[in-house]
Amino acid sequence: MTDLKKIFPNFDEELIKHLETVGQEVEFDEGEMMIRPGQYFKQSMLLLDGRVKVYREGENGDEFFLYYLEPGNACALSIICATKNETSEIKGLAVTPVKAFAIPLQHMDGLMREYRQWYYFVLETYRSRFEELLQVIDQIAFHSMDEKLEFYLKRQFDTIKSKTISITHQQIADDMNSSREVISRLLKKLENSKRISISRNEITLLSL
Amino acid sequence: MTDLKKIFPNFDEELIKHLETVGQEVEFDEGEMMIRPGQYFKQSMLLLDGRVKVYREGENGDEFFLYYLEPGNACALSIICATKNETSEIKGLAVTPVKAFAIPLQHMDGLMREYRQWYYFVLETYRSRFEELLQVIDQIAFHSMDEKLEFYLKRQFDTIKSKTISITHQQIADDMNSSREVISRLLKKLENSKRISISRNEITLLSL
DNA sequence: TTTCATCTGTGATTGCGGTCACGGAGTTTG
DNA sequence: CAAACTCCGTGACCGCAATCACAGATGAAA
Repeated sequence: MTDLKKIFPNFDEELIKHLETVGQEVEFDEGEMMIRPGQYFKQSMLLLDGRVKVYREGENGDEFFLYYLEPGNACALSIICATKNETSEIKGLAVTPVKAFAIPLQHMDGLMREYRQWYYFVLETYRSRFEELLQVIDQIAFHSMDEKLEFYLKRQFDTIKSKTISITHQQIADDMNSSREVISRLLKKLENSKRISISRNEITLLSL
Repeated sequence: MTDLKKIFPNFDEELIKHLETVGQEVEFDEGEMMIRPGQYFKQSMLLLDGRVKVYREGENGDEFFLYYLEPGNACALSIICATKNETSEIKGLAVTPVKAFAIPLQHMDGLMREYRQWYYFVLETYRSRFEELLQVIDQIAFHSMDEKLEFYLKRQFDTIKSKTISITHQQIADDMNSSREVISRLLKKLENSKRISISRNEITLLSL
């Protein structure tokens, strides 16, 4: 018995059964690269436990943080690309130990046709990721560095669900495709205005 | 008899028939706003003729060009949002007279279940728009203004399918959320390097 | 053809963010 | 404890892009 039922409580018995017969649980270590640029998807992934950081990869090894995948999410790209056997220029990094449920792509068709719930789920997955990308575009198209940083921090606090995140200034700079000094200065400004407090490897939220 | 068959040649007879019984052709004038921010989608749109410019709308009326919709495309958002009755912060402008085929949202379910072609089409629509958004993110996350401008111009030439586009520097600046002077200067540089030529209201491609 | 609106070119200035250079603070390792 | 590493703070500098201020060009309207 897998965790599917627990993590996807609105999937009904039948769908769960079907999933369990065609797919299987897989695990990844913390720090493992689950999705790498240029790779073909051979299966769709439903996230059961842990957290996956999804990046866009630039031409010269730059990266740009897009969003987190969390339990109950599916990797939108894995669903779509799987159905078309396409590659992607996306990077998915397990930032914690991860349990996922893998569904070989040849079963997507049947699932789509037999379970309305399933394609609702797929569409909703896509829709929400699409919205998230649009918000990312908002930030980098319309906002300045300090606003982008706030947006970034909010998303971190939100998904980690904690007042304190463990991260270095350099990592933030990498995620945002900026530089450490700039981030440091802006963080300092946020600290001065009593909105966060900073210590080595850690940022804690005061008020946003 | 609609143009559906012509524009979507790989939909089979049955699906076309079904579509024609549940939906209908609609038209929009050039310059008409087909999708406005905050609006609920009541139907899905398949584009039959014309061109639609899709923007992301910023908080203070800024806009940012995302992509064109062309005949054979569907508005990805209209499909997804339609199924969930969500709003969107997206703007869709008919830049030519437009013919489209509108499908009331209550028929999406049936279509999804009965026609594998249909959900393939929906997924593929979504996937390609997703990829397009990722490319847009690439540009604004990793590239400088002159590179972004080139990318923008290429997309214009590609979709208009002509060596000459009719556009003012101000419009480009608006689409890219930049300013006219900056665009003018960069265009001049491109002209000096013999890659484009400029005349009033027009840019023609020499070599990219 | 004169007038007027729109579009384009170009200098001057400013500010944000990226880069360089360095020093200091905090942790880990031998 | 000392050495080595990682992380953080800060000044100096620079370049790109936004803004301001005009002037000239082009085309439509009167």
